[in-house]
Amino acid sequence: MVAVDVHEALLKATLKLFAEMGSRGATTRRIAKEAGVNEVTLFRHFPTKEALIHAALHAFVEQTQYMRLQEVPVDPANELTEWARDHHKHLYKLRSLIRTSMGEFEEHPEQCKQAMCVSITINNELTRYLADARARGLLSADFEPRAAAAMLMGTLFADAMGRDPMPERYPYSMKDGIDLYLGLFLRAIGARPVNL
Amino acid sequence: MVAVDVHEALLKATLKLFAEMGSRGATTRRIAKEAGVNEVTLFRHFPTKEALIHAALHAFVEQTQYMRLQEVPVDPANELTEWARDHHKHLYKLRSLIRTSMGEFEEHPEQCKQAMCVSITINNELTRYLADARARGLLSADFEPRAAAAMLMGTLFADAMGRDPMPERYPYSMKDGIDLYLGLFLRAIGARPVNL
DNA sequence: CATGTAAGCAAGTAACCGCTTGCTTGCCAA
DNA sequence: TTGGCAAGCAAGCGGTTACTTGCTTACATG
Repeated sequence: MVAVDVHEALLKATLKLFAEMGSRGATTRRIAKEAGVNEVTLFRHFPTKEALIHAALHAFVEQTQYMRLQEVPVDPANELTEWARDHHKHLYKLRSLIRTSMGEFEEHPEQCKQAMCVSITINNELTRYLADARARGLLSADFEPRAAAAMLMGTLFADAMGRDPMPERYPYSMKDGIDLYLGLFLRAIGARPVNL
Repeated sequence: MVAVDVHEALLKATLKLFAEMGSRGATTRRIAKEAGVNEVTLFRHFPTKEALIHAALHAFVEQTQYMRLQEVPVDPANELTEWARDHHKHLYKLRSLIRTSMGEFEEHPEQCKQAMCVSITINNELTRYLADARARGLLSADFEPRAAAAMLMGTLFADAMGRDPMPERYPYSMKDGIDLYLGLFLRAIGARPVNL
């Protein structure tokens, strides 16, 4: 095992344990054990636990890739449906990391914002897409793109975060749920419904 | 100070510190100090720290009261707008407690569910209201009440949770935001817009 | 063979954790 | 005045925390 491998193993273990039990629960002993590395080695690679967590979140944000929306909107109903499915899958996969990061906002606001910056980028892109689509006459309703983006992303976000703590609130499958949300959303923004 | 006061002071302090730094950060020493009570007294009232947190969440859920929707829907546009404003205010006030509880779902799922049960009740009531309003012909669109409820509540939830970690995503005021969301939502469910 | 470098290991630091013990203080009712 | 009860206080329990020190092992390059 070469240095870079140990480094990456530490970052990966940190991200996993952080998502599972937050920065207080992700102790240096647990991280080292999870990474299969001596605890002393951890402190040779990172000066403090705080720096390690920061680096782990930074590396994660860097390598994250998400589905892009078309530069030029053509068929909003289909394009948004496909995008929503992908975005929801992304959120659901990262649900524990997102929940933990948000849960630590009071104590570590900058760390929380670091993890959330991806969603700001995505939000901006969706807002731009919706504004474009409306400007091109593909959407007939009068609406604020930023609010519509917040609405769609908020719906998907709440579903992905709440699905396992509150299964009663989400009795339908993810796929069905997203279809139902999009039916409502497309009507709200005045899009022609999906043509099969 | 009589016994019952100490008891309540402990519950209140526990809830506050739990919301601020989670169950790991809310140490018995800190809770006792916040309540203005000796740490030993804490253990005379509650057998374990876990029991104390449980009791604090339980007492909180018990005393929580929220705005009810009309038994019989009459004017969905106005009734839902007023309800949404109140619900958002409620969520925003409790945002740190909600974020922390959700952040600890992986470690303490039952404790998280305990805190979330209020929102299940509210969700059921909104679903019932939407189904009723549609059955009475007040809403013209064809939609699934449960999905529509999830959409409105999810939008308000994401706004209340994300407003301070991600101010870039919510440039408008709460009031304006809710009005914009409701404009979209009412169109989605086929309600007559608000008459001033 | 010599040297530097990255890792392991055992041990120890001071501080904090949940929780307990023993004893004292103050108040309220009989 | 006496008894009981709720609280305070000082101290301590074993365990864990982030982080450090000193020393050893293994390997890769000259």
